[in-house]
Amino acid sequence: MSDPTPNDAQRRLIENTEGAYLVDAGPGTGKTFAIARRYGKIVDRAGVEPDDVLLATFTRSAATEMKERIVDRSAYGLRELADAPIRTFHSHCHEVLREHGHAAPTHLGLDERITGSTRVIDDELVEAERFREFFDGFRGDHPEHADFYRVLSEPEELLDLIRELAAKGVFPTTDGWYGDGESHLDGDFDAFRERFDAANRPRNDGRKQSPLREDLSRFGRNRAYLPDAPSKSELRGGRGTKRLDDEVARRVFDEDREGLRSFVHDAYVEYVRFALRRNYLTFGFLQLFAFVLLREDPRVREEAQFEYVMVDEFQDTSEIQFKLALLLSGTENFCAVGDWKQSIYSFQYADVRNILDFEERLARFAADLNDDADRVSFDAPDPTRIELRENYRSTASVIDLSERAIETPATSGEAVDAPLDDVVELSSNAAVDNTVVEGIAHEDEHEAVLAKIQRIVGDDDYAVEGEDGEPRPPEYGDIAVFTRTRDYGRELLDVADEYDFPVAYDGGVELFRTDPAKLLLAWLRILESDAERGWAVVLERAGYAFDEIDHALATASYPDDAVAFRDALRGLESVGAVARRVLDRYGFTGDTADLLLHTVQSTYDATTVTRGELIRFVERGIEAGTTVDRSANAGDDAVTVQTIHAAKGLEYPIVVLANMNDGRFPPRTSGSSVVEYRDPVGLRLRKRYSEAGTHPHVYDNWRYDVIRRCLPREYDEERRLLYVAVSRAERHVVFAAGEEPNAFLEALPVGVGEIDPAVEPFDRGEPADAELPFAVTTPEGPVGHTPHSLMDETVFEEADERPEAGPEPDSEPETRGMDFGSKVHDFAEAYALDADDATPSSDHERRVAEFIDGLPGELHVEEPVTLPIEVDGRRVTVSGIADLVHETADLVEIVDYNTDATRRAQSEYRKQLSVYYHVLDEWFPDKEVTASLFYTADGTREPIEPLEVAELRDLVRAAEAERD
DNA sequence: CCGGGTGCGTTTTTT
DNA sequence: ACGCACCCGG
Repeated sequence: MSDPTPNDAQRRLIENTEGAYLVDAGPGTGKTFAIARRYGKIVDRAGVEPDDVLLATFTRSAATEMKERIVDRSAYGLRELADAPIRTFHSHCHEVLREHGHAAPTHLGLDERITGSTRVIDDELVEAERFREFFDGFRGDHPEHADFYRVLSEPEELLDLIRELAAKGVFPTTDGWYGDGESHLDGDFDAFRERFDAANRPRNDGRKQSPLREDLSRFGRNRAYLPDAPSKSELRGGRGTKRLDDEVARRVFDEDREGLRSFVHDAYVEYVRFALRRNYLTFGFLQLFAFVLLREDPRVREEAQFEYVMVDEFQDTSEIQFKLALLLSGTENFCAVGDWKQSIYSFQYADVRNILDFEERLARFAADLNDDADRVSFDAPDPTRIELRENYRSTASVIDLSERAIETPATSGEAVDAPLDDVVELSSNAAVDNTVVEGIAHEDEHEAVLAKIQRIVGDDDYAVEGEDGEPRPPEYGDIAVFTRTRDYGRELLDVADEYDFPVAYDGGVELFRTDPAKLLLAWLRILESDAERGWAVVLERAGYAFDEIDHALATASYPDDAVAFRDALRGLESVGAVARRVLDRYGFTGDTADLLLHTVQSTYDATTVTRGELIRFVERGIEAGTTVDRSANAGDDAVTVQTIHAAKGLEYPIVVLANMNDGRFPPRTSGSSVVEYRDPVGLRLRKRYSEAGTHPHVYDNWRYDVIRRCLPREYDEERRLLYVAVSRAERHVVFAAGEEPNAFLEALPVGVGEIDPAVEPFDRGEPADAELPFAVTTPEGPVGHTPHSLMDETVFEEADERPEAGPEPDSEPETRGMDFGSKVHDFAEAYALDADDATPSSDHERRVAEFIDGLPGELHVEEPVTLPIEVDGRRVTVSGIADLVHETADLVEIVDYNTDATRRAQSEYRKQLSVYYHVLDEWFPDKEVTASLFYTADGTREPIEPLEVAELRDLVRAAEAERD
């Protein structure tokens, strides 16, 4: 926590609001505090409003946090800042397009328009689906690019390239490329030659061959090059040669890429058109169109420009975002705050050079933007550097460790050089430095980590700072385990579960590789074609032996109950209902099943998607290992497990950096895609290509085999990852490895000790809950609503303020209102789930208990429900939790509890119940579905006549009008 | 010391 | 497929 009095450097940042600044803000230096103060200072000035200041962040949560901090530091309240431009680049671009974007596509020569109903696809799965659909059509319409279809194994490789080009500011127009995009695609030979020469210098005073020649020792192995390719010895020279001939650089760089460029251009521009016609934009296209619009339209630019622009986490900006920030600056009051050492998002197109070469890029980008018009006011920018050097988070020992980490070789023999001169040394503010830094290694790594944590907890040697500033022994909640990979985190979680160890996992889960997803896929395949692949899974799950399964498949004779179930599924109209039934059959009622249903329903309109589409969706999900987010329960005294990426921006008293194993910090393999855009060599086909007609086979690209060996090999981001991990720690750092510690751990001043991996199992008093140790964050649909957003909440607020009419003999002094209502709901849930465990504590609760006891049939409690509705050609979803559903042989009733004695809320509850009614009606086509309200004040239950879908549609429209 | 051959292990996630 | 460590022969 920062001291409320800023230090000198912070004060310089806060008080100097005019002009351009680059702020080097290392971990724990009170960056957010200083930015909030600076913002407050600017807007508290007469004549300056929040609308005059753009504060760009990278995540929505960072924007929210920033607003909260600003409220503490300025005359403005949260309400006044609600619509202030403190937001992510993406949401700001969305805003600009919403206001001025209608005709933005015309600047690329496109006739399509961005309309008020153009949606932003924020789900990668959905975008990939759409792209596939686009590409199928494109392929059919453009036979002239057939060679390249053969090259791509997945359409997504092309989508990746398009995303990258958009992030770098390379856009297509209908008849070419926007601005100087084409020169970027060609590449820069002089810059390439520099790299070629650097890689081609012999070593050891000419006694040893150049690294480039050495790298090419496997040139041509297992490859078939086109006939124009040189032989290995032709390329490298004979034995004893120390370097490649200089001419190779030219020969390799000059390659006919006309066909490739025209393929990428056509696909790119047609995809943009496809998206506009389908009325959607991707994250990348938001920035693309905002940039083009701001660059081309002086009127819009003038209206959209700010007096002050601040960008947080500048090390995470992409090239296009840097340029957007400049275009949005109406003055030179531009402030970039970041830390190059924490740039770990290159895969998300973050370009660390934005901050490392800030001055050069600022001047160059500004000049580019002003090349043919006066667009931005950075004439001769001379930004001032401010360095925040005081660290309020960590002890001196931890800071020292992190600074060593940023200069530690990632592999043995790696020479670490620039830009390490730029490490701004931090000083610690911690009073006591009792830091322990140690390493542990054991082949049972997961157990060793847990055992170590168990020993740390309560041990005074690892004391942390208590609320009162005094040292206290550590608790589980003080400790975070960081891993490089999700997989490792999941493994650790599994082992922890065996011991009932208190851990919480934050991150993504490979949803489609879970049992519920696999069984759903199996039944869909059975429905579609009685597929053996489906039956085999179902029979195996049912416990049949392999030879029995073989026999069943061979004779197509299946168990009666399974056949009956299949026939019942066939009677269902929507795949949403099928999914529901399949999950019910296997008792998959937990978080994973819910997550699966939500994912299916928010990706597709579950009432209209075909089985075939859903089958392909799940298959691809399995193949790609698609992940869906899951978040940890807050509040428990539990160890946090997360990836280093997820931990960025957080801090913990004690950090365990696990998985420091040999080979676990591997170098990034250069690009995963076949078609690459790389600095400085432009657009290239990375490997295979074929020649039209004359050469039907697929060949390797020999030129690129040479080129890629001249491109820089980046370990830098690995090192930065290590830096980020260590610098999260306030007090203590423990490294953990399996048998073989990696180069980082060996090179750091850390003693690695043996450890006994015996973990003491936890006795939690009661049997482990069947529920998973994390909560599910419900993904919203393309446009998400809740039943509550359709309701008029003021009715309830009035009810809350009204005192209860009659005396309640046995309840506590009446504190009615939301708390009371949700308490009754909570009780009802607990009681319906496990009647033994919940005791009613008021008359309302007693009546609920009695009611639940008297219900016939099967109870479904807190059921997640999603209703897709088409509104004005858009698909929106209304998702909520139904309190209680009870199901008998021929009846299904949905019940909501109403604690409001006066019944004034009835019409509002009717809206909510109607949403649930329509979903259940779909789920249970063979049963009569009804909806009722249970009045907890008198124990009566009244049936509710559900609203028609058309009426719900009107409510959605009204809610959206309200929201805007 | 140098160069060539072989064997091993092999992602991260936000808008 | 690919970068790297390691081994071996000159």
